[in-house]
Amino acid sequence: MRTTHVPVPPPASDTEGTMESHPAPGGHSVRTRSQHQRRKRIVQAAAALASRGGVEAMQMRTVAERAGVALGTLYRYFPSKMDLVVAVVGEEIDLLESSIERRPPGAATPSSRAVDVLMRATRGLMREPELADALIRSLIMAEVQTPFGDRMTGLLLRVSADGLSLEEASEEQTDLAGSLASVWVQELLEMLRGRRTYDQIQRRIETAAARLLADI
Amino acid sequence: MRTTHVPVPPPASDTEGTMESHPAPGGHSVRTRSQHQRRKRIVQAAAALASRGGVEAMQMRTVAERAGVALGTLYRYFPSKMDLVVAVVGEEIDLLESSIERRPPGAATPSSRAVDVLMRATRGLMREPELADALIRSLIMAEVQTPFGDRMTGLLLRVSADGLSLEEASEEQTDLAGSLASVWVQELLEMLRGRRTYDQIQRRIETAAARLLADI
DNA sequence: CCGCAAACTAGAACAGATTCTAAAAGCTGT
DNA sequence: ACAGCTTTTAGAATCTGTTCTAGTTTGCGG
Repeated sequence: MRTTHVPVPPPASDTEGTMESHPAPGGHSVRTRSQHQRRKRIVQAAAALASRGGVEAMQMRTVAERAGVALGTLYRYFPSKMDLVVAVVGEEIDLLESSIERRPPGAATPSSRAVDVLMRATRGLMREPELADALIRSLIMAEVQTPFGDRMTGLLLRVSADGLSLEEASEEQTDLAGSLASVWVQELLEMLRGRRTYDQIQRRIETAAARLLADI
Repeated sequence: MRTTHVPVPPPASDTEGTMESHPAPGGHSVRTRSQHQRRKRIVQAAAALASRGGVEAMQMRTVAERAGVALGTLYRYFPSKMDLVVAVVGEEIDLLESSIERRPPGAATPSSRAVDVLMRATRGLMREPELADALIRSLIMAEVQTPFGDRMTGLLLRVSADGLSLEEASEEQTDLAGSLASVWVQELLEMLRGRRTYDQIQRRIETAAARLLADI
């Protein structure tokens, strides 16, 4: 076994449990500033590499080198490559969320607001196809629980069901938003495989959203 | 680069293009009988190993050994581990299809017939969690186009829209069936991650199917 | 300033997928 | 039976994720 919940006491790894990403004022062993910086350097190096040649280019040795840390240290911060990818994705989602906040979808119906958000995310990802490919795939594969789906679902609920959060929503509402997120993820995958165009995705998402979020 | 459309002329690999799996009377360079048998032995060995310890246990060296072929030969038939997994999955879907044929879903509404099929598939996969895990994940990751989603979509159309095939269905019908298949795949993944129970999946699939296939 | 535990580093070691090579085996047409 | 071709084979070699080791550096309580 490998990627298993090891009880290591090292630098507080965010992106776990029920999420949280930023410098997050957790409550536990908040390490030194230099550690935060090291972590940041690592994630940046990883993202930079991934945005070039995808996951393949994001080799652990290379990341460590570019980030100026030893391989062992890299593994101390991120027990597996997947964990690193998850962290990179976290940043991307942060970006999307703040973008939504800055310019919230203004459409009239819940479903069109949801479509708006999803297509905005799609365009964002399309801008760096290599990175997108790397991230999406890796996340789907992740053994560990990734906040990806949940964050996306929460985002959808928020924009479609008038500011509802994941906790306040009814089970059915969560199910429906989650389903739409699923459809989106799969469409994204198909696009990365070269089997969908942007327009096709939009059509499918619109169709699905119209039905799933009809009376949400 | 690696898993790239290499122009190798070796044994006709099925599970490509628009699908086909069985001994299939394609039309191209059908190699000798011994090659079919070799191929079959490989896939069997792979499936056997995967149903034990998942993809991890399905190591290329081991597969080659058990199938009684050289490693090089294995790679000649299946250019990458993923391709091998795709082949194994093909067999599983065949099983599901013939099961459906033997005992077609009898429910009254299109959506409940679809739910019936999906949950039957779910149970089938749950029986061999290791294999299921290996297969689903690998398929999603596959660089190559896998017939998985399409076959599932076709199956759904067939049982829900009164025997419609992928070709005859309207674009919207295909979109809707495809979306339901997407939701199912994601739920399956969540289950494999230990985040869904059978009942939860059933509820979500029912909810999604009811809306997506309402008037199909 | 001292000493200790945790964090870090350089680099070797290991594991499994994939590739490469040289030689043996299998077929095909003559 | 033979030459010329492709397929197989055994095994070494390569590549990248991950682990391990030994030694160095850093942060901190005294």
